[in-house]
Parts: sequence; structure tokens; C-alpha cells
Amino acid sequence: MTELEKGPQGRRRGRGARERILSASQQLFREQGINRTGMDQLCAAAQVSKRTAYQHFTGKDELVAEYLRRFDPSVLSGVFDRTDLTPRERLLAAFDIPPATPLCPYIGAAVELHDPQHPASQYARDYKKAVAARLADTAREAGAAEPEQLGEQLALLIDGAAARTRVLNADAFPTAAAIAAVLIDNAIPASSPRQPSDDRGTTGSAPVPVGGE
Amino acid sequence: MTELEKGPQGRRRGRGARERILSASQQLFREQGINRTGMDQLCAAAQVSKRTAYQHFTGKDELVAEYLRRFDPSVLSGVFDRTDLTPRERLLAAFDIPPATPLCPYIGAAVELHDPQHPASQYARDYKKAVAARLADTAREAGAAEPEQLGEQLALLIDGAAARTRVLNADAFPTAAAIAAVLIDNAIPASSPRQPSDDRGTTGSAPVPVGGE
DNA sequence: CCGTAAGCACACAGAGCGGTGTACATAACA
DNA sequence: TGTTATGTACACCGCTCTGTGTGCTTACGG
Repeated sequence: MTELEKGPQGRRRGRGARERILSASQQLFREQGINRTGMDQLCAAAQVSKRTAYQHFTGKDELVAEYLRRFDPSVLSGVFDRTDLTPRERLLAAFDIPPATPLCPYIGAAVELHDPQHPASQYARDYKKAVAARLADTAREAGAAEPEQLGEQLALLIDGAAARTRVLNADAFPTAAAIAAVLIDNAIPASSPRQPSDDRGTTGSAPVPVGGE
Repeated sequence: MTELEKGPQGRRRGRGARERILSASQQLFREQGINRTGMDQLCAAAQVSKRTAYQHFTGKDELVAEYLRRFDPSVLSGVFDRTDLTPRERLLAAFDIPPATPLCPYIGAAVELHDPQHPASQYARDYKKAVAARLADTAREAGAAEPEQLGEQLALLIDGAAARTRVLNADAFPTAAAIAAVLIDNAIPASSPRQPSDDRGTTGSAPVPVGGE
């Protein structure tokens, strides 16, 4: 609120229409789903005219893809960079998600759009692969015997917890965390939890994927 | 094809419109999703006039709920009754699903409908709970230390594999099966895989739930 | 033989959807 | 001052969706 909020008809009312549109997307798409959120409602929530919205995005599809791309997952970005935790603790921290998370939006988008070729679906795939890769990197760092396998397994647990939470309307992440603990204990040869600040670079998977296969 | 198939305008053309409608639902809802399948298309596929459809079902919502209710999951009904397998093998067999399974329709319905109060969503919850209960029963039968916990964990693995398969467009059930094997080995105190035909009754969870909370 | 039940064909209503066209208003910059 | 970029307000198009209304056809049963 520095120089923004010019007036009822001012040129820019809150630093760019784009941001407001994407911000409204974050809320509405997650609360109501993608298909059930019309462009009219979304523009109204963003306080942006529909005409403007279609000058920033060629269509709803592009908007949905951007929405997913802009989604900054608290889990991913927050967990993997925490050098105060051991790799092993980092792996487990991936299951400590805040309870106010309705559903992994990537799964939701893939199911709702129902088209694997949709840009958003492609990004969802890329993202999920990236998460698994990051988990694998951390597993390797933790000294796991087969880090790729463990990463894939932990990723599956996260997705399972997300899906089950949605269907049952009850938090399933504690169960997933319990399984994760077992898997990690089995995979790491009962030794070598590396020091926290000893971060030899991860093998180098990007924090966020860009292209679509 | 005994006395059915009367003619182009015969009174009954395949033993009841209801069956044909539900049969077409099984196919279309799974292939295309619920929201993307209109009643027009569905009625055309079922060779039933729209008017007739709405005399059998008060609306699409009821039809969707019936569709889920009639869904006979090959996994559930097939696996738990196989007395030729040990309980432990039965638990693992739950992950041997045929590769031609697009997505667990219960998850799909819960995500697509996006309303926990929808009859179909409620049934999906009940069904998922029933599966977990059956798994827990089998785990108990197999001599697991904490069967309820193991049942919930295996159920989470199944859901995770289903969700991940959908998002990644690649079969994730082998990974889930690998995890399941680890969990089962850890939970069963390295003894007592009961004889195949020794079926003392399971604790008694219904094969399919009926009411919705 | 006639009534009734079941179904069909078809048009239509009402709403919501994604997306566009048009005319106008404001602010920055030349 | 005038131009241009950006945005608004609002009507509108074509489409699809769920759901009905209406009248006709067929088969069965008393």
C-alpha cells in the first residue's frame, strides 16, 4: 500500500493485473477446483475486467498452466534447503505439511483436466518427477543404498497421503510419515547420517522444472 | 441374447434401460471422467432416450452415486476371497492390478465432484475405509503386530500408486508393492504365515459398505 | 380390445461456460 | 498538448450442460 491503490478507476490498482489474477487463481482453483471456477468469478475476485484477463493470458488453459507453475509449494522449496537438518531429517520433514492443505494441486489438475497433453498436466508430471529427484538426491546424501528407489518410494508416499487425505477428509500424512521412517531406516545402512552443514552439492536436479518433455 | 433384442423399437432392448445406462456409465465415466461426460453422450452410448434416463435417476448426481456403488472393483472382491493364497500373499496380491486401469474411480470422483457432501463422495469415503478394514483383517489374519496400522498403511500405498500412476502416466504399482513387502515383513514377527485354508472368520467388515455416515 | 406401462424422438428452457467486440477512462511519456 | 499503453464496463456470441414437456410407438395383461 505504498503508491498503489490509486483510485476507483486508476491505471494500476495493486501492482499489475497479472499478479492479482494469478493470486485469485491460487485461492479459487484450490478451493473450488479448476473446472468449477469460471472466468467471470475469477476476474471478479481479482478485481480485473475479463477483457484485461484475456489480454494477459490467451485462454484459461494458459492461465491454469501458469497457476500451477507459480504455485510455490511450501513443502518442496522449504524442506530441501534446510541446512539445519540432517539429510535424513529433511526426508522426514517432507511429510510435515501444514494441516491447511486441501490437496496437492498437481494431482487435482491432472485429474480435473483429464488430458495428459494439457500444458498443466505436463507440468504436473515434470514437477512430480522433480520432487522424486530431489528426494533421491537427499536420500543419496543421507547414504541410502538405492537412493533413486527410495526417492520414488517417498514421492509415492506423499502422493498417497495427499490423495487419501482428499478422499477421506482426514489427514493421512502421519501414516505416510510412519512408513517413510521405516523405509528410510531400512535403506540407510545403520550408519553415516552426514553432518548438517556438510552439503556437497546434490547431483543437480533443478528446484523447479521448466520445459515440458 | 435369449429373448432380448426384440427390434428397433421393441419394448425392452437388452433387459432394462437401467442396466444399459449404468453399463455405459462404467465405460464413459472412467474413460472421460464424470464432468466431461454429458448426459446426452451417455444416453446415446446406452441407446436410451434422455427422457427414460431421467425417469430412472432423479439427476446426474444420483446416477454418479449409483455408478460408484455398482463399481465392482476387481481388486477388492477378487483378492480377499482367494483362499488359495496365504494372508500375506493376499495382502501383496492387492497390488497386482491389471495394467488397464486408468485410475481408481473413487479418487477420481472425489476430486471431480469436489464436494465432500456429494453422495458419491460419501460412498467413496466409505469404500476406502472398507478397503482399509479388509486389509487390516487380512493383516490380523497374517499375524501382524498392529493390523489396523498396517491396513491403513497398505491402503495408503494403493491410493498413492493410483494417484501417481495418473499424474505420471506410468505404472506406479510395482513401487507400491515393493514398499508393501517391506512393511509386511516388518510387521509380521518373522513367523506364523497361517495355512491357506485356515480361514477363521475375519473380524467381520462387510465386503461393501452401504450407508453413508 | 382397450388400458397401462415403458420407451422413443425431438424440441426446448435456463443456466453457465469460454471468449470477443466496442466504447470509454486514465496515466505516463513525448 | 496529443499519443499510446493499460485498463474498465458491459453487452454479446456460440456452445454445452442438466433437466423437461410433449406427443407418438410398442408390448404386455386383463
